[in-house]
Amino acid sequence: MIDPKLLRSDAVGVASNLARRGFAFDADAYLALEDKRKTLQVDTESLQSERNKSAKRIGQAKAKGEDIEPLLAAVNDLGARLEAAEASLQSVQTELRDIELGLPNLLSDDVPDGDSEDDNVELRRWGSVPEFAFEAKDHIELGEALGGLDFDTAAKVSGARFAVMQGGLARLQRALIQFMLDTHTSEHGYQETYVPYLVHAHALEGTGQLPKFEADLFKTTTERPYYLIPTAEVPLTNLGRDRIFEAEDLPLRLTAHTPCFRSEAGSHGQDTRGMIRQHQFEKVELVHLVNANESKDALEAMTAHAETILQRLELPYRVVALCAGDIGFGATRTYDLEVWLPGQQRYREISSCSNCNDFQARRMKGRVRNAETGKPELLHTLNGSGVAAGRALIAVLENYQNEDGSVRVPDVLKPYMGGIGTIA
RNA sequence: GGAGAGAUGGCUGAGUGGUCGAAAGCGCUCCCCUGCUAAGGGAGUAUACGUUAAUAGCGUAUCGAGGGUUCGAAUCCCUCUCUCUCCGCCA
Repeated sequence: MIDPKLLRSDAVGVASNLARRGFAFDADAYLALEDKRKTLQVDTESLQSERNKSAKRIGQAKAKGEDIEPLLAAVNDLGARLEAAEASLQSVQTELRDIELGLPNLLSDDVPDGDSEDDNVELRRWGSVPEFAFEAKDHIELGEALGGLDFDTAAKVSGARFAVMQGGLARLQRALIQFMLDTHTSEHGYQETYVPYLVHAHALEGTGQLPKFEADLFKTTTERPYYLIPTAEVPLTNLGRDRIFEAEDLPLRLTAHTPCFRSEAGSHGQDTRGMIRQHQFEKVELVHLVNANESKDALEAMTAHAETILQRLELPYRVVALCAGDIGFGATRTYDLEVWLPGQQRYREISSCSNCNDFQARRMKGRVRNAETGKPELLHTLNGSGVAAGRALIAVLENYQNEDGSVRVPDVLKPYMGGIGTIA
C-alpha cells in the first residue's frame, strides 16, 4: 500500500509515477473521496465526543444520586445521529481502502521506462553460452528419453501443467534444492525456515496478491477458505506481520524451500510444452526484512546471492532490470536473473528479486523500533527466488546434455547425488 | 471429534456496567541521593487515526476479532479465531 499521507499530499505525483507502469490512477476522484472522508470523520468524531461526555456526566450524576432523566432526554437522538454518521464514514473509508489496496507500488526512479519485457534493460552477463557439436535437445526430449520426466501420466492424474519426475531427475531436483538451501544458510546468512503452504486471505493481502489477483491463486472450498501459496514469499514475509522488531533484530534473512501453486489463469497457450510454466513447482525463496535505509543495498546483496547459485552451477545467465511496464505489483525495483536454455536458444527467467520498500510492511503492519527515537517505523521487505528449482533443473538438463542424451551432473551437486556423475 | 478453562499494555497480572487507556509488580528511560558496586526516593514509559506548521495541544478508536444490548461495555449477550488441559483419533 502506498502511504495514504502521500496520496493526499501529492496525488498527482503518485498518478504520474504509476502512469509509467501503464496504471491509471484517478487522482481527482480519490481526492474528492478524501475530502468527503475528512468531513465525515470530523463530524463522526465530534458526535462520539459528545456521547462520551454525556455518558460521563450521567455516570457522575448517578453516583451522586441525582435525577438523570433530563440528561437522558438530552441525548435522546444522539444515538441515531451517531449511527448514521458512523455508517457513512465507514462506507467511505471502505471505498478508500479498496482503492488503496488496488494501487501498485511506486516505482523507484531508476526503473527504466518501457511497456513490456522487451524493454527490460540488460545489466550484465555471466558465463559463456555452451556450443554443442550436435543439435541441442530441449528438456522435454531429454527428460522423456531418460525416462524420468512424464507429462502424459501427470495429465492422467492432474491434467495439463503438471509433471511427474522419477529416478535421477527427481533426485537432481532435490539435490538442487539442498544445494541452494545449504549455500544460503551457510554462506549468505539466511535462516532456514519451514512454513505453511496453505494461508489465509489476510496473509496474501499483506504481500499484495489479494485482493487484486485472486484469479491467479488456488483456493480451498472449506468453510473458511485457505489459499495455496503461489510463492514462499507469502508466509515468509508475513512472519513480520503485526510485529515490532527491535532495531538490532534486523536485518533478517529468511529462506525456505516450498512448492508453489499458481492457477496460471490468463496464460493459456504460453509455455504449454514442458516444465517452464506449471501449476505446481518447487522454489527456494529468499526474503529480507530490513530497516528502511537498508533496502536498496539489500536488493543488490540478495541478487548476488541468487547469482552465486547459478555461478556455482556454472549456468550462463544475464541480469536484467525490469522496466516500468513489466515490474510486479508490489515491487519498487526488480532484477530478473535469466538463465540460458539451449533448447530454446534464449534466456529465460529463473529468479526475480524485488525491493518492496514499505509497501508490504504497511499492509501487514510490520515495523521496527527506531534505535534513536524509540518509535516504531515501517520496515522494508524484499523477496527473491534463490532460485526456482524446476527451472534450474531444466537449465541443468539442457546445458549439461551429452550427445547421447545423457546428462552430466554439475560438480557442486555430486555430493548431493551420491557421487553420481552422469544421469543416463 | 467430545468435555472444560482461557485470551487485558514490552512482560507478569488485577479489574463483572460509570472520570478505565486501564491497579500493582517487573522491565526500560530520565532525575535525585549515596565517595565505586548494591540499596533507596521521584518522574516518565502503548499503538493507530483525525485536526495541526508541529512526533505541542485537543479529539477519536483500540483490553483476541466481528456483531449486539445500553445514555455509557475490558466488564452483559451472540458468532468466530486462537491458546491451554483431559479424552478419542492419527502421520
